[in-house]
Parts: sequence; C-alpha cells; structure tokens
Amino acid sequence: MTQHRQNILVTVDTAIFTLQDSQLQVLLVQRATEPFKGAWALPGGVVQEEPDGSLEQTAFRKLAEKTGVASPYLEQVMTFGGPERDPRGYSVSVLYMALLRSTELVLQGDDRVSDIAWVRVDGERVDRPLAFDHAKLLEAACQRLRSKAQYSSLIAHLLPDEFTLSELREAYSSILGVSLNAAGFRRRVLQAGLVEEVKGAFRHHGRRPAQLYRLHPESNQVYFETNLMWRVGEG
Amino acid sequence: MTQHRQNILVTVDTAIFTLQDSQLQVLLVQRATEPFKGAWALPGGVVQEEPDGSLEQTAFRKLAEKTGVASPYLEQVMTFGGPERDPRGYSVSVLYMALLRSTELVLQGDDRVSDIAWVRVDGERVDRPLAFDHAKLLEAACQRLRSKAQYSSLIAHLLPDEFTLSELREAYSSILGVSLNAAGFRRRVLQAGLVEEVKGAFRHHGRRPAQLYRLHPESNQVYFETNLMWRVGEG
DNA sequence: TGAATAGTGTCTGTTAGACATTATGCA
DNA sequence: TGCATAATGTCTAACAGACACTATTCA
Repeated sequence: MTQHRQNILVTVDTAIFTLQDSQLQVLLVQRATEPFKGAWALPGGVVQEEPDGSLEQTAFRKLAEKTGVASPYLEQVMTFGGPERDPRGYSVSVLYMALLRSTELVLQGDDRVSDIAWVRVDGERVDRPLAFDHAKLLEAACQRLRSKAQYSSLIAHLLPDEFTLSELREAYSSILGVSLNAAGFRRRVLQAGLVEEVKGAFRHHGRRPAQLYRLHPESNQVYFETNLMWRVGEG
Repeated sequence: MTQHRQNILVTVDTAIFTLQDSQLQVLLVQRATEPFKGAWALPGGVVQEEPDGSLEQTAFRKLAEKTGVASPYLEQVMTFGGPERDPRGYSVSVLYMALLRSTELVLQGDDRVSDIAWVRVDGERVDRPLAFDHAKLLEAACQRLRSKAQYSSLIAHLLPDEFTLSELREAYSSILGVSLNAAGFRRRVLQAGLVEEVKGAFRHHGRRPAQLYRLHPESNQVYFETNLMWRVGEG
C-alpha cells in the first residue's frame, strides 16, 4: 500500500443565527471569488495551520472577522466531506452554529466578500440558492437548533441579555413553530431554573410592566428534567 | 492575502461498540506503524479521495475491513482538529460511532495493525492508554451513546435481531448505569412502539419462556414522546 | 410443588396543559 | 374606568414509578 499524498481542502463554515422581530435570521455572504462567484453562502473559510489552533478557534476567528462578536454561543454541528462538494476537488467542511443576541450588530465583509446580509430563515430554507452544498448545511444547522430548542435553554442565547418571559416564549414559539401555553411555559421555565430575576427591572412596552430575567450566569445551557427517558433510581 | 497551501491530514476514526454479557465493549487496534507504534487506538484511517465518496462511505469501508459487517448503525459524532493531535502536523479526525449486534464477529486486522481486540468500556474509559487524543474521542462517543440512549431506541442496535424485553432492559440499565423498573420499562417501550412481537418466538433460558421482540423494521430510530419540552398545541 | 422469571393490574404522586382569576399600569 | 398584558390559582387527565399479584415453565 503506497502512502498516498492527500489533497483535501478543509474549511470551517458557520451558520450564524439571530432573531429579528421574532424571526430567525441567518448571516450570509456573497462570494467575490470563484468558485460560485456572486452566489450567497454561509460565511466560512479555509483552516489555516498557522494562526489557528483547534477548529473551534478557527470558527471564533471567522466569527469575529464578520460580526465583531467575541464570544457568542458556538457549537459544532456536523462535518461534510466528499469529492462533489467543491469543483476544486475533494473537500471537507466542518459546520458550526453560532447564536447571537438580537442587539444591533455591525457587519463587516472582507476582500473575498462582495456583500453580507441577514436573511430570514423560513423553515430550513432561505429565499435564494446557496453556493456549494450550503443549503444542506443550513438545513442541518436548523435541525440541530430546533431539536435542541425542544429540551434546553438554547433559544435564550438569541435574545438580549435581559428579556421577559413573554419574549422568551415568543422566541421558542416562533422557532419551534407551535403556540405555547403562557402559564405552562412560565411554570416550566422557572421550575427548571433556566433564568433568574433581574431584581427591580421591568419592561414597560405593554400595559402591565413585565419582570426582566436573565440566563443563569454559571450555566449557559440548562436541560429540562422531563427529557430523561427514565428518572434515575436510588438502587 | 496569499493563497496558503494547506497541509492537513484528514482521517476518519470510529468507535465501534457492542455488548458482551451486558457490558459495553469497544473495538481497539494496536498500531503497527509510527507514530504511536505499539499503542492502542480507535480503528480509523486516512480519507482517500479515490475510492471514497462521502465521509460516511469512508467510515463504512473501514468498518467492513475490520469487522466484515456491512451495514450497522452508524452515526457521525464530532470532528477534532488541531496542530497538536498528531506529531506529523495539523490533523483533522472525523469521529463516527458504530453499534454492532452482539453476535459473534470475526475480527480481521491488516498490515498496519499488529493486534485487534474488544475492550471493556468502564464509564468512558478503557484499561489502557490510547494513541493520539483517542481517549478524548472515546469519551465523546460514550457521551453521545449515553445521551441518546436516554430518549431513543438506540441501544437495541447493540442486541441481536431478536431479543426479550428483559434483555433490552438489562442493556439500557448497564449503559445508563441505573436500575430500571421492569414493569415501567415494559409499558414505555411497548407504548412508544419501539419494538414488535415476533409471533410465536420465545427465549427459553429462564423458567417461564420470554416473548421475543425485534425493532420495528421501518424505523431504525424511535424517539420517546416525553422528551419533547412541550406538546404541540392545536392552535 | 416450589423456585424463578415473565408479564399484568392497581394505586398514587407528580405534572403538563387548559382555563379562570387576579394584578398592574396606561390611555 | 376600561383595556391589555402580566402573573397566579385551580382543576383535570395522563403517566411514571412502585409494588402486589398472576402466569408459566422447569427441576
């Protein structure tokens, strides 16, 4: 068996999500270079052995370049590889998902990008074709987001630091595509210890002011007890 | 910006699990070549652009080479990358997890392997040090296995095609590390539609013969309703 | 006929979901 | 003072967990 010299292009791509008016948005860039020049794509780039350490560091670097955000919620989703994905040859893309708080964000392109925009996600799609197999990547990221939303505090990372329970419920409702009972939601979220009250802080845009909450600082991800298939027995 | 020529080694490694006497086992190989010659490692190998299509096909090929099993349960777990993992330079490993039915398996090495063995998994560890960062990879695979076991039919893929509910419960119990109520387990598994009865087939090694079941053929993975954070409302 | 395991019936505490009710501030 | 939204209370059906009980085979 000969030691075959590999020629594989390794990239990190990130589906960067945020919420605007309770609508899920993903950050897309328009490619300025071949291949797929002019097409929209998930932001990403080639892994560079020199500046980058782990793959996660690569993702963080790309994220900071595009959004200026230093430490959002970041999670590896899945890796795609094959000979047909990129006309330049066999390629491997490590897909990450990032959740940004829905505050104002300054977007910044670079010389390999001719435009950059937030695009509304409808189901698991956007309104335009994507370069490479990025439609498939976006689908995978959406599925991960939805499935984790069902049993964890993930969605709170899409909201501002402080939020009302109604805002949180709206966000879950929009992303899961179901209407949620307000009283039940409140009870479950509070009982799970997902959030903590911000003492004396209220949101005033409704009639009665609403208590503001924030995620519990020590745990950035809370899972609900009721997921567990079986409770742990004593014996 | 200069188009830097990447020099990254891409491999696929697989944590192949099975059950023996209700104990979780993982398949390890002893390396016959440098680096880490003589050390034990998860089976895996370099992605070859020529014979392989997708990464999953690479994993299936390696699996068939080692175990002769054509189509076990296979799932991508996570990808590890960095400059420190492999002394040869920056490397990327795509980790898969495979579940094999606990029937007799003929193991076969190749010229890059000096030995191959099933090794008992205790918690998320084995009784010997592993090459590269494979201890971390094994840990990740074990965590995925345990977390999915809590709310899905995954564990059934570790059993023979036909099994009793007691055997299934034993397997879950061993892997989750908890004792499970027999009556409750039976009710949940049957109600979830996880298995179907094999009419007229019984296991006779106890006193009263036990009904044999098999996984529902159309769905190789069943999730329990009770995972869902909230039931879907009508409105 | 007793031992051992398979499988069923029943009770109970918890909790999610539905909905009614109260609280609060603003127009 | 009426209204809209926030927040709480109450009722009920579903169900997990515990455990008692029955069923079935073999030694």
